[in-house]
Amino acid sequence: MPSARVERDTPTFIQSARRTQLVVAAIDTIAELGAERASLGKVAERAGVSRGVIGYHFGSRDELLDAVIAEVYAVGAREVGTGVVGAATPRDALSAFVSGSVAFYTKYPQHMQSLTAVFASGHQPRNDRGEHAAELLELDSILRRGIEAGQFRSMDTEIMCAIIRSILDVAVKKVAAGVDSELLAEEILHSVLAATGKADP
Amino acid sequence: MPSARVERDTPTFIQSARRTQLVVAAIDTIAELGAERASLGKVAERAGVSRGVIGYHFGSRDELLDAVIAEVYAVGAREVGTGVVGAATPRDALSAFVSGSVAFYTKYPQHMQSLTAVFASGHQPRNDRGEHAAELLELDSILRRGIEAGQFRSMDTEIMCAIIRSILDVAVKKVAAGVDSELLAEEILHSVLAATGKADP
Amino acid sequence: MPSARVERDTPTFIQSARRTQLVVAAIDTIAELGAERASLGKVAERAGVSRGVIGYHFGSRDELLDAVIAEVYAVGAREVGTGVVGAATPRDALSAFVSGSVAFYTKYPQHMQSLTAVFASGHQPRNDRGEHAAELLELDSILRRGIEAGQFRSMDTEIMCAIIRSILDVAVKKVAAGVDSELLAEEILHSVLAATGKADP
Amino acid sequence: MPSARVERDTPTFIQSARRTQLVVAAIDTIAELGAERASLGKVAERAGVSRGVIGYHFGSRDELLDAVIAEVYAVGAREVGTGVVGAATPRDALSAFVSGSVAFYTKYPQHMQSLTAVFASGHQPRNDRGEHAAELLELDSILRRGIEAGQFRSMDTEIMCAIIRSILDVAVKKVAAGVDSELLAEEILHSVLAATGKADP
DNA sequence: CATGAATGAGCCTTCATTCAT
DNA sequence: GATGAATGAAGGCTCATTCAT
Repeated sequence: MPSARVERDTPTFIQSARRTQLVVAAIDTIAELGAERASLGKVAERAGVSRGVIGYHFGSRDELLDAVIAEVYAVGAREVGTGVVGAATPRDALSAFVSGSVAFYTKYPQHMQSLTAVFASGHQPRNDRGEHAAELLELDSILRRGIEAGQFRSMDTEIMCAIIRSILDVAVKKVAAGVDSELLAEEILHSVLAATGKADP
Repeated sequence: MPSARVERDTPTFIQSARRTQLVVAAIDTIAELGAERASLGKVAERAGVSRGVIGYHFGSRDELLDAVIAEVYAVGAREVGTGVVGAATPRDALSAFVSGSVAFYTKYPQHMQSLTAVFASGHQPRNDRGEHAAELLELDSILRRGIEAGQFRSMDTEIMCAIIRSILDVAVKKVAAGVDSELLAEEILHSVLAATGKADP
Repeated sequence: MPSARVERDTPTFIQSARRTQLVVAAIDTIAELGAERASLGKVAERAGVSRGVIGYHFGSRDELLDAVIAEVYAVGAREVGTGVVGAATPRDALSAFVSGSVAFYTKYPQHMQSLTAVFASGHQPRNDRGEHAAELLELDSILRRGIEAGQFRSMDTEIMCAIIRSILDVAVKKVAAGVDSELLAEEILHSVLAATGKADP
Repeated sequence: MPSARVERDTPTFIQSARRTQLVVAAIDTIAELGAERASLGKVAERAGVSRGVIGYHFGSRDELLDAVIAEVYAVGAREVGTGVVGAATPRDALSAFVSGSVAFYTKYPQHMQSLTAVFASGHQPRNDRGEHAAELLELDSILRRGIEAGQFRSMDTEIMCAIIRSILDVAVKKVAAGVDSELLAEEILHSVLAATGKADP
């Protein structure tokens, strides 16, 4: 037995709690210092635990980063998803997606910042249970339905997905920089709707 | 500083050549591995020289990164600038800026990728001779003139600058991913013009 | 600091043991090679541990040197102090100081050699809890009291402190060179007493 | 031919000039920064020449240090020697030696400082043409003659030589620290004469 | 004679990882 | 479950030395 990474079917409550605590500490540290500068030592220090704990609960640094990604996607999906699901039309869904995203960044300023930093650092998630793809597909699906419904112009949805995501990245940075959230949401929503809309000048 | 970076008034030809060679190697390495993973050793290896050479021509890693930044800005300004300067109206200038940028990314796929990576890594340029600010101001100036001229809608130009930059970042990534350049330019130009244009329902 | 130096209130026994072991190894290495040539690698090698250990127990090289200084002062104060405190007159105190110092160098040949080397290397102690100053003041105080009591001649005590310290440095070197300790103590004590005494030829 | 260290019987004038210039630059640099921190690059910079020159005129760093030692001994012998030679009695000779030494340190503040630093750094002179020994022997000879003549007390001359040298080291440091030269000479001379003189209670 | 260029070794530091308790 | 201890690799930097020109 090479010692003991935890990998049970039913994680103990304390395990779960520790993991969450560590993931949150990791998110905060990464948001503050960037992914590469967020050493395990600093994360442990912020969590107020010893360095070994991370090795115990997560087998390696990469797994911790995977957990960070999963956590951000989970919270993001919860925060953004509800509005999207309840939308009547694709356009409303897109609006909900954008507004919800900005609201998410405002409510959890470190989460998306941290996620961006992790991906920017070149980390390749291993446990990828398709969250990223899933979310992208959702946005893609909204666009496709909107085009079909005649609410959006004809476009390359893959590129447009990337554009929308990129525009939302602006919100991540600006929220962190303290820019007013409402103004931000307004400008970004306008831009996204304009970019996808059929309007012709 | 003894073995310190060269700082003559008229740099020798060989100096300039080596520096350029090293900067190019750095750009390629950073574009491929990211700024943090691009160690001086890897850069030197790619350039086919020993590790010490970098320390000789550039005093430190930071100065190498500064040189990378300067190089990218220099090439970028050359590639993008001409079209912008010759534009008749703010709208044309914006079009030229966007199209020129995408063309620049296509012609030098690693340059902007590398620049983005350097900034994402948290590097703070020291020799900042204001290139970055200058370029941002240029975009900001285009927007302001366009608004004044009634070609663009009223907007927060600071946020819109960030949005446009962010949209262009999509081009950087997609070009690297091999997406067709023309299609890319088209979608991005459309998005930018729509985002800045006067709404027309 | 993640893997940083330990800084608990109650250092574990093993910590204290390792630290002591490393400090001793450092003292020996410095005494043998000089402060600058005593790299952390060589110290670790002499201690029979890996290089990283020093980084673990001491945050940096400077802190290791500080610990060396503290150790030498601690041992020195213990060895020399008792005799000085029990002295009846300033002259006796000075004698005790000199004799005790030589005895100290004889008993711990590397300690003072190492300390001298550290200071000669230009190291500036950070944790300086005033030991150095304290010790100098003590010598200065002995001289002042002796002058006042009429046992010593009138003199510039600051310069004389330096002279006495410098004469004692001879003992450090000669002890290391294997000169007979008694003879050494005798000559040095004579010199110091003569230099401070009122006797006129 | 492995290229070219100069080693002629009759050195060119320009060679000699360059060598002196470099040695002086080395002395100043070492006095200011210490022997280990005085890299060849810094010495060359202070001399206003390129780095390669040192390698050309001196084969290696060690030879440069040897030249520094030789230069200091040469100047020192010139400055101190005359007074000593002309002294009538051993006591006068010792006085002249001490006073001359302090004067030497005052006139050339960096020379002896540099020499001390070189030896403290652990440098072992290779070209030792016996200057050091010669000078020590001279002091030793003065002491022996003085004892024989009944001017000095009976003593271990080897140890006393070291003590006197060590006392003079105080002058080197204090002169560099800006202490008044006259006061210094007075205290030091008194100490040396007292240490060597016949006790007179 | 002199220079700039290049090299490679060595140093200090940081860090992810492993392990015994 | 959790901790402190230890390791070894890698990175950036300095520097003495060598060499072609």
